[in-house]
Amino acid sequence: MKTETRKEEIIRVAAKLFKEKGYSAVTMRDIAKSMDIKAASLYNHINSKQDILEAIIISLAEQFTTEMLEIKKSEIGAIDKLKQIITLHVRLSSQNIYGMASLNNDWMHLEEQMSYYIKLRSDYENDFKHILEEGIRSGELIAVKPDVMMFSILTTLRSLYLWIPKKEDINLGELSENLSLILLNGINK
Amino acid sequence: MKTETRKEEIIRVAAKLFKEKGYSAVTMRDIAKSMDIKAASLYNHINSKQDILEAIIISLAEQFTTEMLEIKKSEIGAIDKLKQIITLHVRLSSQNIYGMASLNNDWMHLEEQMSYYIKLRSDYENDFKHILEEGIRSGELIAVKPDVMMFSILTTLRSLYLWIPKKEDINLGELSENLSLILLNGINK
DNA sequence: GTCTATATCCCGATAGAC
DNA sequence: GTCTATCGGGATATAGAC
Repeated sequence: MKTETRKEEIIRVAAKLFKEKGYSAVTMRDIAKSMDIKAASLYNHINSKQDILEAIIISLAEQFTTEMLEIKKSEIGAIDKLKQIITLHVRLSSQNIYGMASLNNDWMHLEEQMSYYIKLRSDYENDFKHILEEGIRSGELIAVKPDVMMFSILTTLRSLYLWIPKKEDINLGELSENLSLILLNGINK
Repeated sequence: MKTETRKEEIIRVAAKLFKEKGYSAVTMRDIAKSMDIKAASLYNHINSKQDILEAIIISLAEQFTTEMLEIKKSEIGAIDKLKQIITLHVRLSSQNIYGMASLNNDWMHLEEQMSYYIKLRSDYENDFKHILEEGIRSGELIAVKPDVMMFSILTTLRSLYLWIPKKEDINLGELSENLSLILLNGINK
C-alpha cells in the first residue's frame, strides 16, 4: 500500500468536506483546519482550490468512461451489460463515496475542465442509452421510452454514495444483486 | 391568478439561481441583478438570504408531508399507494422545479429550520418504508429489503426535477404511468 | 513544509437620502 | 421601494522568514 502524499491527503480531506457542505461553502481554512495546518501551507502542495475540485471529479469521471468502454465492447446481452453497469457503480461509489458527491453536485463549479467533464458525462449517457435501445430491439427489455428507463436507473446509481455509508454492515455483492433485481425486474410480485 | 408580490418574485428568482449554482455560490448581488435592482433593495422585502432558503424549502417539504398523510390514510393497497406517491412527486416537481433543486441540494445550509426540515424528511421516509413493509407482508411486493427498495424508488423520484425540464413536450400523466411501470415492474421483459 | 503577515477582493447587511 | 455609500468580516492567494 503506497503511502499517501500530502497532496493526496488534501484531496481526500477536501472531498469529505465538499460532500458535507458543497464546494462553494468549504473554505481553504476549513480544509487546512481538518489537517491541523494553516491555509497558506496548502499552497505548497496545490495551486488553487479549483485544482482540488478538478482532481476529485475528472479522475472519477475518467474511471467511469474507461470501464463503460470495456462493457460496451463485450459481447453479451443488454441485461448482462446493465448488471455490469450496476456493479461498476456500486464498486466505484463504495471506493470513493466523497468523490462521488462532488461528481454529482459540484461539477458546475469546474472552470477550465467543465466542458471536458460534460463531454465525458454525455458520452457515458449515450452509451448507456444505446445499450437500452439495443435491448429493446432484441426483445430483452420492455418497449418503454429508453429516456425514462435511463433516467430511472442512472439517478438511482448516481445516488448510491448517499446511501452506502449508512449501511456499514452491507455486503457490496449482495447490494449489487438486490439492485439488479429491483431495477431490472421491479418490486411487483 | 394572483399577482406576484415582490417578495414572491425574489424567492422565485433566487430558487432558479440556487438550482444552477447552489445556495452558497449565489450572492445577494446575483439575485438583485436578475431583477434589475440593487442588492440593498432586496432587504426591503426579505430579512436575510437565509429567509429566502427557508421559504423555498420548508413550504415544499410541508406539501410533501401533507399529501403523504392523505395517501397513508386512504384504504388502498400498497401498489396503489406507491402509484399515488409517484404521481405526487411528478406533480410537485413539475410545479416547482427550481424549489425541488434546493430541497434536494441546499437543505444542509438551513440554520434555525434545519432540524424541522430533517424531521419532516425523516417522517416522510418512515411513512414510505411502512407502505413497502405492509406491501411485502400482504404479498403485493417481492421480499427484497425495503431499505433498498425505498432508496431506489425515492432517489429516482427526488431527481425528477433534473429531468422534467429537458422534456418540454412531455405529458405528465404519461410520465407518471411510465415511471410506475418501470419502478414497480422493472424493465425486464 | 509550515508559518505570519498581508494584498485584493467580495460577501451579507445596514443607514439614510430621495 | 430603490438608491448610494459603507461597515465589518471572511474569501483566495502570495511573499518571504524560518
